[in-house]
Amino acid sequence: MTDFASRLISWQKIHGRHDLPWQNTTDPYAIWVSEIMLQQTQVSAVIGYYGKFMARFPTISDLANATQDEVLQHWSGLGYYSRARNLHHAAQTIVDEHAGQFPQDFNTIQTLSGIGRSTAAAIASFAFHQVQTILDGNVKRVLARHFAISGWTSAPKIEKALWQLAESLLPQSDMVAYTQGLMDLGATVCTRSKPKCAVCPLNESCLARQQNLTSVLPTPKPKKSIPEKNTTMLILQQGNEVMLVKRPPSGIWGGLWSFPESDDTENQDYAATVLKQFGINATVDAPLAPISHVFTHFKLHIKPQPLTVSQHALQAREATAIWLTIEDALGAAIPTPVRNILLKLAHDRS
DNA sequence: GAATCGTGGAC
DNA sequence: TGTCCAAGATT
Repeated sequence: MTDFASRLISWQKIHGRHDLPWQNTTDPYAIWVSEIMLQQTQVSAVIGYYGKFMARFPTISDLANATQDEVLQHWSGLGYYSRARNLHHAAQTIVDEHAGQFPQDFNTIQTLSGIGRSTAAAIASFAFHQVQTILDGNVKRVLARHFAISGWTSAPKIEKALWQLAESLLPQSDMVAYTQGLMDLGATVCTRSKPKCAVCPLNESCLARQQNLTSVLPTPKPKKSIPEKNTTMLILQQGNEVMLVKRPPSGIWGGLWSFPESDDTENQDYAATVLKQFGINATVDAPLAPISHVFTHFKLHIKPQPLTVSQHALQAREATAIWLTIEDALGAAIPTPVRNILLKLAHDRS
């Protein structure tokens, strides 16, 4: 076994994390769900979602038989909603093509939607004790520092080298502690800023530490300015109910329920827009305070525009539109800015 | 290869 | 405040 692996394994068993909700199980489904939720997402953000998701969808079959809408309800606020859609779809694939049993073959695991090489390796090592390496943000940072590799770690050329390096370090046993050790070291010791090198089990052989490069490695991602977009969200209200429309199945907030939107132009007659688009007569109320919502690749300026429906319109013309009480809307599959607007409406009413 | 896809923690 | 980026995958 490499010195790298043996030191990491010994360290993990004593100083690593052992009590996260998705640990201490070999159920591939429980591990799979956690790995998907944790993609590009910190542990602290996942904790509040994982237990509820597993309570509602305790088995692959339960997930496969659920509606996409209910799966998205349990993902609402967590972001990257294609993860939930892919998870749901993959559960149906497992039922249809793998007799409901999570596949053990490493290549077969990767054919499931939403599971790439790193996630497949995490599942294979945790659930089946297979010798496969993960390569997530934690591991990239640890390797870039320990072996003093410069260049953005997600650049294809660098990433390919990191995969080979990660493979060369694998032990032939103790894969659970090793894989968890890679994650734990990156998350708790070899952190992005102010790494705790004094307590690192790999500090003696770390090239970045020897060369005083820990603050400049890994090389940051090339900066790029993001565009800004504007939209007006039309908040149709009738009594205690609001109207939501289902967003297209792909793209931002795909498959989620949101307010209908209007181009954000000057002096827009929103009542006319609503009448034309939905066949509903409404009067324009005072606008709410604008919201700025920052995504990874653009910034969205939202103007929430309430309207009061002036005649019975519970039956919206659009098939994808529904009317819900604010309370029920808060329980629906909605994106975060919509949730925040609904919370403000509820607060203003009380 | 570059874009797309969310949200919140940390500083 | 803005900036970086996290148990990445897909197109």
